[in-house]
Amino acid sequence: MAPPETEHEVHATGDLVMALARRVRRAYADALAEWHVTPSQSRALRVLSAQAGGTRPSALADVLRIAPRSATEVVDALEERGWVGRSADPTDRRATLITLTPDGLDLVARIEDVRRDASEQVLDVLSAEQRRTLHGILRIVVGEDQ
Amino acid sequence: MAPPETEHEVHATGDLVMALARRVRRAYADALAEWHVTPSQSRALRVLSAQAGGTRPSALADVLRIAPRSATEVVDALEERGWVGRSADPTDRRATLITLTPDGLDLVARIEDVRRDASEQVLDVLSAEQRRTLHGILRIVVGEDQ
DNA sequence: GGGGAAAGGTGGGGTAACCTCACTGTGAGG
DNA sequence: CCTCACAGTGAGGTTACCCCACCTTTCCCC
Repeated sequence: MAPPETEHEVHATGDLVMALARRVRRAYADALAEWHVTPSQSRALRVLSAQAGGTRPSALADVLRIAPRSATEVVDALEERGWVGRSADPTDRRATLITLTPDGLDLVARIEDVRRDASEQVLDVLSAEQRRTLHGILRIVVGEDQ
Repeated sequence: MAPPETEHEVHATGDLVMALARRVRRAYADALAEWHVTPSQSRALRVLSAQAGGTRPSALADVLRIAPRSATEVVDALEERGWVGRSADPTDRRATLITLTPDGLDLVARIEDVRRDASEQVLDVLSAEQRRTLHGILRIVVGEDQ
């Protein structure tokens, strides 16, 4: 069913995905650098804003797929900038809850704009239909987790 | 022409690209770890194998989009493993030419296999036609450079 | 209800892969 | 021949991770 060149095609597709991701990442990073937000910080902020009402460092680590110890560092940095705060979890005194400050919420909104612009800039060589197709196929590939 | 939700779609597409790339990268890295080759080293080896007959560190840096100083380090690591060698450029005594050793060539071949397998593993939820479509669209987006 | 075992967070210390800056040796144009 | 640019690299810094050890709190089981 698959033509003989399929293997070569698959290989190159992986490369293309990487190349595109590199480009998107570069566009994000350039835009975020204006606010002195590192990519790692912006990822954490997005996760925190997606979860209503306090996130534990371990949960953050889980979503970001980093070690809990690394989550501590990211939160430290965000706290130092005044974008998040730590408070005790009332239901478990071992745990800490991270919440976005008003400044943090503000920043998240601006970051979302930047991200949207960056994506658009990279993808705007495509027609609306091609974008929809790409989106659909990517959803299938990425689909299974969360 | 574009529906109102287009902006949201574009945004999410950027995320999907990143998610997919992360997955492909993870699959590569896991596979390469077996041979104790880091992703950065494998990228360099690929570039070196693509250029016939000796590559300058500065040219390598250019293709990898890293600083020349960083190329030195990558080459150091590859040389230490016996995968590449340095020789003087006969046409310019300032310059150095990096060439793959037989061991290096061997490794590159095995890495290519690993990469192909990793891509396939990630993309094999798609039908042959979907893969072709994805490949085509990605080529359009990535298209212009090199 | 007391005594581990396990879980939550973090200090200490380490690494990979980048970076900039400064330096040396070489080439090339006026 | 003199300056200026370029090739490569030593020194030292940064970012974003890691693991191990540690302390506190909670859970579970007998």
